Order: sequence, then structure tokens, then C-alpha cells
Amino acid sequence: MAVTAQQIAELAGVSRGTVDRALHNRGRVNPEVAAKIHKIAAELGYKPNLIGQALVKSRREFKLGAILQSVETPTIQIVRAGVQRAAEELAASGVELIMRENRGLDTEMVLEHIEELVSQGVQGLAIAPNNSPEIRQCIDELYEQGIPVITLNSDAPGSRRLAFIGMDNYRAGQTAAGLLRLMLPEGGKVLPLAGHLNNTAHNNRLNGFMDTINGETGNEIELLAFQPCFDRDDYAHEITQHALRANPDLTGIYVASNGQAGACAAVEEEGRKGKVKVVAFDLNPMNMELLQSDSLSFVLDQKAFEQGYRPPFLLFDYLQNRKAPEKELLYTDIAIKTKFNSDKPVGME
Amino acid sequence: MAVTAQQIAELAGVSRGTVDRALHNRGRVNPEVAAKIHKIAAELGYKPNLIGQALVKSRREFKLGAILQSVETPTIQIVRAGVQRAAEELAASGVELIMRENRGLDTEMVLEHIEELVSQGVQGLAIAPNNSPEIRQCIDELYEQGIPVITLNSDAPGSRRLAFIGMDNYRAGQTAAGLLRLMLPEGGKVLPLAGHLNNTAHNNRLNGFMDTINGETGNEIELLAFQPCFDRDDYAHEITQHALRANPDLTGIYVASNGQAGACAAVEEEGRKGKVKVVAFDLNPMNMELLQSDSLSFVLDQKAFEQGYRPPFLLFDYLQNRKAPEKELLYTDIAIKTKFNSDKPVGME
DNA sequence: ATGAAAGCGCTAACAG
DNA sequence: CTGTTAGCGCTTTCAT
Repeated sequence: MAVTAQQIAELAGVSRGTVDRALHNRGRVNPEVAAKIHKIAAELGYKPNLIGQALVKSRREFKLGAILQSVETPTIQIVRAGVQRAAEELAASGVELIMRENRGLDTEMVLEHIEELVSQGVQGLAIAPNNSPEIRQCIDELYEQGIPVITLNSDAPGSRRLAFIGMDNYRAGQTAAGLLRLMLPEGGKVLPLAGHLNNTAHNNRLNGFMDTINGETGNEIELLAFQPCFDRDDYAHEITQHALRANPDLTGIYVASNGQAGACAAVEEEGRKGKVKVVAFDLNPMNMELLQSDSLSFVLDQKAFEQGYRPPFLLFDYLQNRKAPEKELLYTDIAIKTKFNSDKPVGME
Repeated sequence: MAVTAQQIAELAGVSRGTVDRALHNRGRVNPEVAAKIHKIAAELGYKPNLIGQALVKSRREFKLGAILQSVETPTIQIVRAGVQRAAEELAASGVELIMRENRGLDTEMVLEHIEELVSQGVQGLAIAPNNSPEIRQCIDELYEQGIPVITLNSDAPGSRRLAFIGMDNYRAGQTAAGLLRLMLPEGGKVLPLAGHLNNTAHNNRLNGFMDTINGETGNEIELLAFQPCFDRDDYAHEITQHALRANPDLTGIYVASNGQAGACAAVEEEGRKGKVKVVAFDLNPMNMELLQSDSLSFVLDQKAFEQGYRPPFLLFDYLQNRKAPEKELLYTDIAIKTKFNSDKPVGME
């Protein structure tokens, strides 16, 4: 058995209570005795038993809230699963987690949910915000009230959130550019597609892409003008069709948003499949099919499960131990998927 | 607070002990009473508190063993870190883990370590074996003795191990082939390099590669004869140099083992960098540099940390709850890394 | 067949 | 400043 606080107490000739106070520097203990206790603990390599600790701490009750948006998308479904798994696991530690969900993006609804959850007494919030000044301000107010907020999947940059966990979209854009460059040794024209420009995520994906598509060396790639497709397959289809017909030397398409199915369809209809490489985001069932049929070359995936799973733990840790996350920006892995490595691996992610 | 066994006991008018026996079907309880207890538990949505459970179970002591090989390699260092982290986390549950390590591969040493650990009384073993009949047989004998074995990183196929956790090397070979095909739209010649053919891992990586490099569609790629480089940079360098000079249309190199630095050096010396794409394995510091300098296009990485981290937990779960892993082959994710997504993400992997 | 009681390791409230 | 005590939820004897 590992060494226990009881044993230290006996060796030091004091009680468990004193050992506990000494080891946690809670004060109210004779400095000399404390020193002695620390010494014995160090010699014995004492490590507090986490299970015992958790058991007694589970008496404190915590109430957390989680607010998700765009729950109709496959990616957010995975995020959701992560949140729920965390909720189940934390239930044993006395944590209650209340979840609220919206379809689509809706600043008003988010603000309403925040208000509701706060009135229910949540002590911490995990939010997938949209990038609106109102929400940023609301997060700052929560901070003033002592309610920590963690943003997930999408960030509220500049606000006083405890942390953000999600994809580094600029980096993801760079990664996509790197892939296209590797696939296009002869250069050619590349069409960038994205939802709206006021979608921060898409915007960052686009910036990273454009900053990187023409690197220091080699192949010259000509970037066509950016086209917003508003996440719609029909728009993406039309834009792609136009671009393909106007540019016989179009060799790559970068889809930073939804709409990839439309783009792929247009490529196939024009008989350019294989000649035109398409890179898109998020490993959902549709993209898995598009990979298998060689319509997509690469999909960049984010660790959606982790984005949902970790915030409740981070909030719990903060509330229970006043321990903030190590970094403010917790970027999840940018996973590159092809048809060959896109089945789910073992483990929870 | 969540519902506890105590509450159920009160509602059923029995004691906690009876509730416990009933809920776990341990017998020695009146069937009618048991039914009543089950009913109440279901109605209240009773979930046993994992922390309480863990606390009392931590009285049982477990002794586990782990045997690693080739500890001089960066990948196994990461595996090692995973094992150690698991050991720390399991210490609170009454688990002692004894680790033994070899440099290089050495069947004799592994067998000795196994014997030693067994004589020390370990109840389960995590082993990174080499593919030798002696070790397979030894694992079978351990199975007969009731000592579960989990192989990690490398497998002992056909033996009665509880599970294997590691990379699906055939699949990884396919993935590499897919990447080269995407990068070589014009086809060309590809040189495959690997350590020995009696290294199962390399062999599988090679087979997957060769079975896939010429797909159903498109570009014709000519595969040069496989060359063993015995994991050595100097051999790889020489082989590559020869191949480059003999084949002006060589466009790709697949390094299934170590030796990639030698191959990359040869490519650069012959002035073919950029023209010849190189794919290699394992995201170690050297490969990160080779990615950054564009000497490597892609690195296929395995979740080495996870390979070390999970086996102790799986063994513990098996010993404590007789719960075997869900699958016999626990394949870890095949991660595709480029210069842009090859810095460590957040989290423990 | 069942209840009572002990105890896992820890923290916190209360007395001194 | 320090010891005592109670108790977190559960499993496991030990009586009955």
C-alpha cells in the first residue's frame, strides 16, 4: 500500500488533521511541526490518494451549464456527445450539468440561455458562441460575477473567457494550403470557397490558406477570387461550375465551409474529377463518402469530441481547486484524413 | 445529490448490505426483495458512485508488469511516458507496476524479464514483443497460468494475448500509398525502403503499400524493387543515391522503417529535392525537422503515448472486473502529419 | 436470508 | 495551535 496521511501522523506524533493542514499549508499549525510533517512526507514520498480526495470533495455540489449552437450539424453532434460523456463522468463528483442547444446561430437565444442558466445558479459555463459583441460583453459580465466561461468549437476572442478549446483555424488553412501545394507540383489555379466572411472561423481558415498557398519555393499557384457560398451546396455548385468552365487550368478547390458536396458534384459533372483536387473540412458521414469515392482528396478534421469533453472538467478543476487551464488557447489537433485513415480509431475521440 | 444505495435501502425497508447484494446479483437475498430493490433502483435511476466503488476496491492490491524494447528510439520513449503516466494514475487504485526495458530487440531478455516479473508475482503483463515463436509460446503459457498479457506497439499475432494495441501497419502502408498517389498525378517510379523483411511491422507496411500504390484509376506508378536498409541511414543513403541516378523519373520514396534521413540527404545531394516526394514514419524530432525543411512531405505517426497508457488500465479492468477489452485488435489512429500540423496539440497524447 | 458494523483515505467542523 | 469526530458511498465480513 502507498503511504497515507495517517501513517505520517503517527510518525510525526500528531493527528491526521494536523497533517492535512500542514501539507496543504492551511495555516493554524506550529511551523516546526509543519516542517517536520513536510519532511516526513517528502521522505516517504507521500502522494495524497486521489480517490479519497475525490470522495470527500464530492460532497460539494457544482452546477455547470453548457450552451451549444448549430446542433443540427454532424460536428456539433460529436461535440455534444463529448459534453454528455463528461457530464456522466462528473456526476460522481457531485457535478450537475445543464445543457441548452440551438439550431443554427442565434445571438439572442444564447443570451437568453445564459441568463436562464445563471438564474438557475450555474457556477460555470461552457459556450459555443458566435462572434458577436453582445456575447463577448456578456462573457465579461459573467467574469465580473465570478462565473468562469470556456468557449468551445468557436471562440469569443477578446472576451474574458477562461479558455477557448477548438481548432486553430488559421493553422488549418495553412495545412490545407500545404496539402494542395503537395498535390499540385505543376501549379495551376485554385478556387477558395467559404461561407460568409463574417464567420470568424471561415475567415481565419481563408487567411491561413491565402498566406500560405504560395510558399517560398516552387510551383506557382494562382488564387482565384474568393467566393462566398453561404454553406450551401447549390451555391457552391454554381460557383464551381463557373470557375471550372472559365478556367481550364483550375487544379484545386479549397472549401473552408460547407458546400463541398456541391463543389464535388460540379467537378464530376464537368468531367474533371481527379484533375481537380478538393480539400474540405470535418469528417462527417458525407465527407467520408466523398473521400471513398475520390471526390475529396483530403478532409481536415477537428477533435470535436474533445472540444465538448474537456470544458466541464476544466470548469470543475477551476471551481474546485482554483486551477485555471494551462493556456488560454487550447488548440485541438488538426487531423488530416484520406480515404485510408478515415475510419474511427480506438478510444474515445 | 445523486441517489445512493442507502436511499434505496430505506425505501425498500432493508439494509445497504442487502441492496448491494441484490443489485450485484450476489445471491443470498430473497428473490422478492431483490426484485423490489431492482425496481426501486431502476425507478430512481440509481448509478453506483464510481468514486465510492473505487475507494473500497483500492484495498485489493494488484501487481502489474510492463516490458518495453528498443527504448533507445524516440517513439518508445513516448510509449514509456504513457506507461509511466498510467502507473501514476493507477497507484491510487492499489496498483503497483514494475517496468523492465531493453535496448534493441532481444528475445532472450524479454523471456528473462517475463520470468522475473512472474516470480515477483505480477498478475498481468504489458509487453512490446518481437515476433518470435518463443515469445508467442511464452504468452500462451502465461495465459494458461491465468496471467493476462497485452501486447503493445508490436504484436505477437496468433498468441493468446488479451489484446494488441498499436498501429495497423497494413493500413498505414495503404495510407502512405494513397498520399504518394495524390502527390504524383503524372505517375513515375517509386522506391520502397524498409528495415528487414522479417520485421512484421515493416513487412505489413510494405504489403499495404504495394497493394495500393496502383489503384483502380489514373496514374501509373512503377514500383522499384524493394530494398532493405536495415534501419540505417548510410544504407538508405546509398540505395537512394543509386536509385536516383538510375531512374531520372523517380518521383517518390516510401520509407517504412528508419533510414529516412539518409534517403532525404541523397535526394538533396542529387538536386532532386521537391521533385522527389518522401513519406516516412513516426513524428520524432528529426522527422519534424525534415518536415520543416520540406525534405519530407508527410510523416505517418502512431499514437505512441496511448499505446503505453492504455494497457495498464485494460489489465486492471480485466483483473478487477473480469472485463476484457472490446476488441482483440485495438488499432490506434494513423495520423498524417505535414509541416503545418506537426506541433503537439493540447491534451495528453 | 438479512442486518450491523467496519473501514477504504481524505477533509472539514468543532472543541478544546 | 491541535486533536477528535463525523462522514463521503461503497463493499465486505461477521453475526444473527
